[in-house]
Amino acid sequence: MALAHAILTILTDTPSSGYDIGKRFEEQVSCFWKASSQQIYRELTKMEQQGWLQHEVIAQTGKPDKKLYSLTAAGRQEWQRWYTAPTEPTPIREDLLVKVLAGAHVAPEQVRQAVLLRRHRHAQQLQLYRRTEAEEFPPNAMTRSQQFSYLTLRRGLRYEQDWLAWCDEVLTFLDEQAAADSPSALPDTSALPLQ
Amino acid sequence: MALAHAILTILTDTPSSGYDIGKRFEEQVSCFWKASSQQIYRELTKMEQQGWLQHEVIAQTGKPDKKLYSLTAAGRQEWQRWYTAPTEPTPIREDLLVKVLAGAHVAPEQVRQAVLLRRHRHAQQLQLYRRTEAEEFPPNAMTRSQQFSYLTLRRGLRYEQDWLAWCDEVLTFLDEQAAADSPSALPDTSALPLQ
DNA sequence: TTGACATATTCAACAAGTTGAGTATAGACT
DNA sequence: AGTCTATACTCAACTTGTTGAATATGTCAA
Repeated sequence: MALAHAILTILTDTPSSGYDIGKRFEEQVSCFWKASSQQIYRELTKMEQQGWLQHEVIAQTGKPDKKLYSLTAAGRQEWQRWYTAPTEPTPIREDLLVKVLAGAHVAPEQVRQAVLLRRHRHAQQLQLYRRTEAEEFPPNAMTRSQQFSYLTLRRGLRYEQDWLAWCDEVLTFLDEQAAADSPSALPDTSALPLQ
Repeated sequence: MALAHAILTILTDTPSSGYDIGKRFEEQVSCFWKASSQQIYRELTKMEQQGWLQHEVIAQTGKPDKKLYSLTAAGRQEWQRWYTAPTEPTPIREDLLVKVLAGAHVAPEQVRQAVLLRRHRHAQQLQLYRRTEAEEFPPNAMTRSQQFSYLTLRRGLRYEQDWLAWCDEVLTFLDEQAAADSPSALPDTSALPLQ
C-alpha cells in the first residue's frame, strides 16, 4: 500500500496525470522513493477502482490526451488515516554489508575494492544533493512548503554523508590491518582498529 | 538475485540447513537483511536447480530430518563473481519522508507525532545494537571474522544515530515554527530554521 | 495433560517491483 | 527524410517479498 500513499500525497498537492506523477517522483522524491511509470499507472488504476481517485480526460493540442487524476473524499480520508498511522522503517537489504561480513573469507584487496566502488557512488550522490541544495533552497527565502521539502533533502544529505563516513571506517580498518601484517609496519598501531 | 548471494555468503562460512540459515539471518544479518524462512526455502530449491548448491539429508534423533546444503564448485565460482561485481545501493522507500514532504498540508502536531513515533523506534534499535556491541565485541579480543562482523554492526549503529539526529532536526524546526507563530514567542529566532 | 516452544520443511495465494515491448503525436535537430 | 526526444499511456511476463496455513516430532513447564 505504500506506493499508493506516496501517490495520494502528490495528488494532495495538485491534480496530476500519471506522467506528471512519474516526473515528480524522479525529480523531487527520488531521494527516498523510486517508482517506474508502469508501476504508477497500474497503481492509479487500482486506486481508482478502490474509489480513492477519479480522473477526467484532458485533450491537449500538440500533445497526447492525458488523464488528470484527483482525490475523491474517500481518497482524502484514506490519506489522513495513513498520515496518523505509524510508519515502519524500510527493510534494508545491503549487498555491500553482506560482502563486508564475509570479509575474512576473501583477499583484503577485494573488500577494499567493493567499498571503494560504493564510496564513489555515495560521493557522487552527495554532490548532486549539494547542488540541489544550493540551487533550490535559498537559505532565507523558503516557502513553508519548501522548508519541508528541504528537510527531506537534509535526510538525503545526511544519508550519503553517513555512508561515506562508514566506508572510511572500513578503509581505515583495512589499512591498519595491512600495516600490521606487513613486515615494515610500525609495530604498535595494530591493536584496537576501531572503538 | 540478491537473496541468493546472501545465502551463498552464509554457506561459504559453513554448510547449513534452511532453518539454520533463517536463524543466522535473524540473529546476525537482520541489521541489513531480512528474509522469511519461506523465502529462504524457495530460494534454496532454485539455487540447487541452478547447480550452485547440493544437499544431503541428515537424520537426527529427537528432531526432524534436515537438509544440509553446501556450495558446489559452480556456487563458489558464482559467489566470487558476485563479490567482485559492483553492488548497487538499496532503493529506499521511506513513508516518513513522504509525510514530512507534505508537512505543509497537515497540522504541525501531526508531523511532530509522525516523527516522534519513528524517533522512538530508532532509539530502541540503537539501544539494541549498543547491547550487542557490548556483549559480543570485546574491544581487544576480536577474531578477524568478528572484526568484519563488527564493521557491519557499526553500520547499523551509525544508521540509527543518523536517523535520530535527523528526527531531531525536524523537531527543532517544528519547535521554532511554533515559537514564531505563537504571540508569546521571542521575536527574533524565527528566521533561518536550518542551515 | 495440555499447551507453548524449538526444530524442520512445504504449499498456495497474493502484492509489489522489474523488464521489455508496443502505440501515438509532435517538435527539433541532422 | 530520418532520427531523437518529450509527452502520454497500455499490456504481458517475470521475479521478489509477504502472509497464512499445514505437517511432524520432541521437550519443558504450568
